[in-house]
Amino acid sequence: MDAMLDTEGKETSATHGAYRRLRDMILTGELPPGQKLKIEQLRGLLDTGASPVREALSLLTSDMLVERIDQRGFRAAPVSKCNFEEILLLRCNLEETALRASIANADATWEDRLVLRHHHMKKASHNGAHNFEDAHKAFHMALLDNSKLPLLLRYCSQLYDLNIRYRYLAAGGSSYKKRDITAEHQQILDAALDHDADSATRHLIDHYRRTGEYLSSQMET
Amino acid sequence: MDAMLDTEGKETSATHGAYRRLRDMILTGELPPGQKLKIEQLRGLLDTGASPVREALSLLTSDMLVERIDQRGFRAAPVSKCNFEEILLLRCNLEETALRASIANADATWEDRLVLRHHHMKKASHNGAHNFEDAHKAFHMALLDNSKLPLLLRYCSQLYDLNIRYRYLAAGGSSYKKRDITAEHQQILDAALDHDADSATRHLIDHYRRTGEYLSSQMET
DNA sequence: ATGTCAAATAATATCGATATTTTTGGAGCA
DNA sequence: TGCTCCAAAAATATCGATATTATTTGACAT
Repeated sequence: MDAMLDTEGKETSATHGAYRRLRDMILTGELPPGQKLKIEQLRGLLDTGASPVREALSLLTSDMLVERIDQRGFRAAPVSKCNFEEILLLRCNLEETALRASIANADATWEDRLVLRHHHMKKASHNGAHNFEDAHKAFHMALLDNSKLPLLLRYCSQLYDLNIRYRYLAAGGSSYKKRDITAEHQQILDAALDHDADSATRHLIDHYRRTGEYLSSQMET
Repeated sequence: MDAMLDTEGKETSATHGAYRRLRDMILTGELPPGQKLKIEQLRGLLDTGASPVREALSLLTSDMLVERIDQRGFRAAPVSKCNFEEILLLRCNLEETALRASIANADATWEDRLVLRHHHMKKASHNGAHNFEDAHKAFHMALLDNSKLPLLLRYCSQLYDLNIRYRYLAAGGSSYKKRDITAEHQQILDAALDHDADSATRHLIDHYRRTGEYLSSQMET
């Protein structure tokens, strides 16, 4: 009755919208680790009711981006070197499993999808930053999603997001040293298109370990 | 003001209580897979307000025990042989990682904890069923929790719960063929106490694969 | 009979307000 | 000065009611 001023219906439910926006703010560090998340404050920020905010925070709790403290409300999940290293370990383990399964199921439509995602990612790397993050994730998930293992993909996606957060925190989001990430991605793609599981996983894991070491070195003890 | 008739304060918040009870009902099959979960109906069952019910359902969504459908409410997550097999696969992978890390960190207090949990489980196996389930999970999680990898433990716990559900569905909860589960547990325990990671993981995975095959054979295509 | 559409019904999503609990800020006392 | 305890303030958790959205029902036309 009141709103609907949006020129385009972009979000279905208020809850989902709040979820997406809060998630974004936590991933980018706009809401820093450990910060108390007061309902009223967020209600103002997102201008919506308390119920959608609460529900969004509940969902984020299960993504491990928000912690619920007894009866004392919510806070953005804290970070630590320990936590970062666990994320890296699990990603290497789970993504290897997923990538091998993906390659085992390889077919032409998957290869097409991969090539497309890779192309879009390259194109986006010339443009805006946030845009690139989305395309980067889409490429990495496309590598894995032919495994047809939804639980595994969900975990990979969650861990990817948790990791992204450390990138933003360590470097304001952009430093993300352009190293030779482009070449690394190309190697992974080529190996995947060749159905060479060993080479693809080796390159993928090297890719993670390398950025992992870089970020780890940036972190205080 | 009204309630607080409970002889003992057993649950802190209404939300948490609703979460636990709904989770239980889904795991045991009291709320069967695919069933529509109407707020009003649950509000009656748990006699609490709509907000705690909604929040509990949100949390269960992220445990993958409940699905949220667009703007059409919630339903108990469906089951399938495929889903079961994925759970089995991931459990074998993740629990091996966790168990090896646990053993690598082995110390006396962990060994004591293990022995205790194992003892309690054996004792509970003579008594009530639901009691045993809790003790069984506690033993299995104790095997893993010395890994000190909280994310990994969380995933293992989630997958354990998803699996328990198939046990209840396949066999009304008790058939759980007493096979030689006791001996299997003993072998795992002994290997862990010996710090023999290879033997422990082999026994653990065999344990899962064996019950997995049994349950798989029980399922319709 | 059958398919379509509109009104009625039911269920969800959201809001505003209240009750409970935690935290804060002193006032009184050792 | 430092500590305990109590009152005031703030924040959370929960409730009841409303608006919104899906589903069903039944009348009408084909």
